[in-house]
Amino acid sequence: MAQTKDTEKQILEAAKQVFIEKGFEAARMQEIADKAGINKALLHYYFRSKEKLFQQILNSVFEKMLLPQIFLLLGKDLNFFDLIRELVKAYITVLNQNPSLPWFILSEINRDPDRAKNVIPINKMPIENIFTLINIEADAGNIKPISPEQLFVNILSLCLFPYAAKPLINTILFKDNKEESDNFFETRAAHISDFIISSIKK
Amino acid sequence: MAQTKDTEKQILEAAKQVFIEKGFEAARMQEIADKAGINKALLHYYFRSKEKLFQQILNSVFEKMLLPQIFLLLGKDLNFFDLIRELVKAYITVLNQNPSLPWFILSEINRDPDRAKNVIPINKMPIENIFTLINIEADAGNIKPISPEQLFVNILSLCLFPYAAKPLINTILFKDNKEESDNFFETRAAHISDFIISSIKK
DNA sequence: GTCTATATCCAGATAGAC
DNA sequence: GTCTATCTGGATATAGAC
Repeated sequence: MAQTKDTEKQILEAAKQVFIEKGFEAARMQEIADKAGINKALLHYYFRSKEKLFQQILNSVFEKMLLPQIFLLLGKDLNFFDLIRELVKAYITVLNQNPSLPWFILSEINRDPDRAKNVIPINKMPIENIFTLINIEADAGNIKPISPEQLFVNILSLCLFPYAAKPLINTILFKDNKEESDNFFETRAAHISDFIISSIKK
Repeated sequence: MAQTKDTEKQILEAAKQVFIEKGFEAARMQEIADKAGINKALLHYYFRSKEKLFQQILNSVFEKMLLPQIFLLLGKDLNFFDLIRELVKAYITVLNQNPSLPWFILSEINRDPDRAKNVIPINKMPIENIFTLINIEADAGNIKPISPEQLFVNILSLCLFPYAAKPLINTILFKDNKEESDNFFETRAAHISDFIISSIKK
């Protein structure tokens, strides 16, 4: 019964969950099939191989994660500090909904850097715009002089790392107390913004 | 020819390299055997299973990474800002020598949190001491009031994340230009210290 | 302790009926 | 398009000779 589109969707959704949670190596086609409510053979019918299926997931995740509302925000003509606030808030919101994304991305980049590189939509990323913006602010004397690359990496680090290390943080810092952990991650966005701005403000 | 100790050492060294580079799932006993200059059977003779061998590696890595010279530094009676500088410098030095460590740790923590937790020497970590120290500084008015947990995670994030994301950073930021990348990572320690201190200083 | 050869297991992939 | 049954390859693990 030709419900192609529907089955395909279910497979992609299931695959996304499993791949993100387990990573490529540990992910099992059987588990994906189970989660999609079909059998293994059908996975291969639709996507030929585990590798091909994975590529699709990787692709969509990169597009979604690395190009969040950045463009939207850049177009809004906010002042620099508000831009940082909004950017961080947007990121953390997505991450609170998908806490295992950072680990997945890091994981796959390290597993096969070349493949990942081909998938990254570098050309679509407004990196240069952001760097220019930072330099303008510094030249105008609105912020302390700072390397745009370092600042950029700092922001990414502060946003992404805690999620990639979530199990570790929960254990070491909060002795697996859920309430304390939730509170930490809920207040994280505001904290990061303050931390960054406080550092670069003149 | 009973060279037990020597063979064991070579296996552990080889296993460490392979596990850290590939992670548990992707690591191959064959590769470990090759690197140790022996054959697969001998691996099992010494460690019974891949799992058991891995545990040993995980254990030693955690001990080494999570308890760097922290104690040494805490005992030195430095002022707070210098303590941060020294701590960051110590960390980054280790990381520049073992750039794939952060990814390995994160990776295994996410793969099997419970197992990793058992391996983490939580009780040995001077977390409480550090938190107390931060609170004292804040109360004394030497730094701005700040959540010790957030500050602690910030420092870890700024130090560890760039290494876990190294291939990504090299591609996106430096278009795989080695010189620029090296320069970035060499100046990282100093930058991080400045960034943190600048943020918490009154 | 160390090796070669082999057993066992398991996951990805295919064949072929419906 | 979907299924069951099967093949195949590769990786861990063991047996047994030296």
